[in-house]
Amino acid sequence: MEIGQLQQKIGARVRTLRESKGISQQNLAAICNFEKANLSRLEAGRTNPTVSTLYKISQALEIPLSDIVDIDD
Amino acid sequence: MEIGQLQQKIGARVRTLRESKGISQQNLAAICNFEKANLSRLEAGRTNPTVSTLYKISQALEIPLSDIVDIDD
DNA sequence: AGTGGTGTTATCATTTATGATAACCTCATT
DNA sequence: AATGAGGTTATCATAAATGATAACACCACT
Repeated sequence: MEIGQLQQKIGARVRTLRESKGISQQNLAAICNFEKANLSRLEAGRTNPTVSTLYKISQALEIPLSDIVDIDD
Repeated sequence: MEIGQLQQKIGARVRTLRESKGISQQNLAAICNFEKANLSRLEAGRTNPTVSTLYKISQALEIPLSDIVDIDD
């Protein structure tokens, strides 16, 4: 699997998880202490996030970190 | 949980998984196409890895990516 | 038409991960 | 003592993630 595809899948997964909690991008970004634009970029799969960024998101969504990277490979 | 602790846990997890497969750092690094020094740095918890780096490691170890970030939080 | 909420995209500066190399340590073996 | 395997640490350049801001689009509602 290519890096671009991985980023897309991670982004899509974050979006799905966020929406399932009914939170807006701005809200989630605020909880994570970063800008909504950055979250939009991540969800669009246009970045290769660090584990700390994904961890912040997992904490904000109250889910285990492994859930975010749980993609079919 | 702090970022430093997270890095430590991820590094330790990679080390455990690598050793359970009986592979050396140099070997794993070679498969992943990066230098052994970089893997040492990662296992020591002195870097905040990107998801692509962890993905390469998971592929080399033939385990799901989620296994690497499956830490108790 | 205006307002507010949501999301996108571009851009820039700054921080940091990564790639790469070299020097060093420990330990086992010859 | 010498060699080699495994691992560590420091350093440097380069690539890229992040922080931050601004401008824009879309939609619902008044």
